[in-house]
Amino acid sequence: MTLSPIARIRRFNRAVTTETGVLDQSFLGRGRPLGAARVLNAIGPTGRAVSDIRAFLDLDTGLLSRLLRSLEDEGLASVTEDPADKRRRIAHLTPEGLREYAAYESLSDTRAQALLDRHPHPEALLAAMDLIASALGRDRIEIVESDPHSAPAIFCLESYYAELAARFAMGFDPAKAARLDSDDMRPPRGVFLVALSDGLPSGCVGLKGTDKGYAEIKRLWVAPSARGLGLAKRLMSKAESYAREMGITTLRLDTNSALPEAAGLYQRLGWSEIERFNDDPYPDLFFEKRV
Amino acid sequence: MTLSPIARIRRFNRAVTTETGVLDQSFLGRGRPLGAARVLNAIGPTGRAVSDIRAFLDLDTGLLSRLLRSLEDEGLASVTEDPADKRRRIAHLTPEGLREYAAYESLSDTRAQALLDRHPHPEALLAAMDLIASALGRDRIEIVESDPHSAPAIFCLESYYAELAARFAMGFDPAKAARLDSDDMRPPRGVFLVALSDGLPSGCVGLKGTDKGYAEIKRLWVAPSARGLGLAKRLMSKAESYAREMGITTLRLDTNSALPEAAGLYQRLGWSEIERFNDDPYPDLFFEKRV
DNA sequence: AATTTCACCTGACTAAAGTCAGAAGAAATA
DNA sequence: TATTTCTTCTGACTTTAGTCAGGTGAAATT
Repeated sequence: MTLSPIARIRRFNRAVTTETGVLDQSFLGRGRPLGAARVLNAIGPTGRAVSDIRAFLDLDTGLLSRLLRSLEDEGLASVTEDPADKRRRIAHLTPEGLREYAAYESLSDTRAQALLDRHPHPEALLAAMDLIASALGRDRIEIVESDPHSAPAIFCLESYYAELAARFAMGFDPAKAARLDSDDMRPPRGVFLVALSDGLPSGCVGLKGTDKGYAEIKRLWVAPSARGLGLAKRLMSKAESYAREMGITTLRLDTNSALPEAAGLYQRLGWSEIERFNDDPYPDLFFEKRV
Repeated sequence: MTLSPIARIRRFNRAVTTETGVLDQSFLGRGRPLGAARVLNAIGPTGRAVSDIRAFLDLDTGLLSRLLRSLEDEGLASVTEDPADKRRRIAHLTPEGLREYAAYESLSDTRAQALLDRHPHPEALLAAMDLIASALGRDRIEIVESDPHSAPAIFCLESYYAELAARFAMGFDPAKAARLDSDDMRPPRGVFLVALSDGLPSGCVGLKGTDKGYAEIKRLWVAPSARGLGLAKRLMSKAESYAREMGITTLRLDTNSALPEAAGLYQRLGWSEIERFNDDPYPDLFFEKRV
């Protein structure tokens, strides 16, 4: 008996479907149809545009409208018009709505916590979930412009530094690396891009403006759970198009031979190796590309 | 930004829910409500008892009855009475029903295959799925009596041998291990138990009858994806209760110090170390327990 | 043999989900 | 300015899902 990959995926689907079924049942326990509960959860604590909810839950406009009315009747939500565009409307939760929202959150969080608590290797379980979520969500990974000091950017950069520290024989100390002025990676001089996979920061790249006639690509990183999905290539090509828009014609970057997959990627993407162009202690490989 | 375990699980849930939503949509594309499609899939190519389907899908008797009628009206299924008990009825698929069944299978298999094909490490993805399915399904793991030559038993035994070969410094050759007569692990002399987690063989143990006044526990194994869920303990306790029913009062087993978690388990379960009682080349630790 | 239990069915519902055709107000475009 | 396009709403549906109270044979129990 060899168990086919397809059979294993089927088993996974069955287990997960059962689990969500149980959760839905517990949601019903709060005395509200699932549709209304889903809308309440989609509104969220910060409020959300009606059109946004519709796209997210893939609901008919009539159906959503009625579900919002039912939440309003319950005193859980209120819908107000968007001052910027009076056609659009924004749904918010009332204080009672926030309480109900928290109650739903706690139902699912309790289940999640119980799953973690009784598992012998919670970290392995979470890593497996990240891997699957990234594989399933690869088409939904979006690359967004992000301030280098924003929370998702910092999350990526810290993961990146930690990985360099683990992979470089001499370790890696961000303080010793070439100083990086955040302003160089903010418009109009440059840009910092973060890849978000269902909200999880899963990769980043910086385009750093200089005064030397070229711009640099810095801090290219892809989360382990998202590797192999072509994300590095997408990040690079997006950074390049930003450069083109800014009128930059030459790009440079440096890397280290301890990261062979990076050098391989640059070559595949049309970069050429050049002589050392800075005195940063960590890199030992240097590339250039005209865009 | 540290991403909390709960947030990671939420992201996983979102990804998986989206995926199943897409699959359900594609199922609807075959022009049949989901309920009917689910029943059709539950019947399966071999047919299935109506009560069984009801328990499996958790459906009301009236609802299932009507869904079966609708499948009959479409010419996809037929329900006949169970000759052994004329109250019970068994649903079968007609040739057209089998075709529809295959069409649904292929819809989900195609998605599954596409996921595998475009992933850089399919085996890692599958291992992650196994891990999660086992964690979610731990309460549903059932231990069944199984012939030592049945497919699930052979799957377990081969996995077990492969693992011993990897963990023993001198390797492991099943041919050199003590001869094991399958009849000794079949009733009435003994029993072979397999743990099934949603259909995946995830562990096994053999109770081997001898003519020396004791029975032996052999081939205790738990799949990596199911470790830490207390399965070994459940297998052992079930084997012991079989022994008790058979009137056996003394159990023995042998193991190897290269498997420290096994020896630890035996001690926790009340086994006492004894002198070597056989001349099998592989074991170097011997235990006994009175039941 | 009488009764109780079981498996399944039908009829008669209710509730939830989803569809579709307007309509009204606002913004974008010609 | 006229028109077209958006966004959302309401009313009038249909379909699907789910519930519940009998009822009919058949098997199990007393």
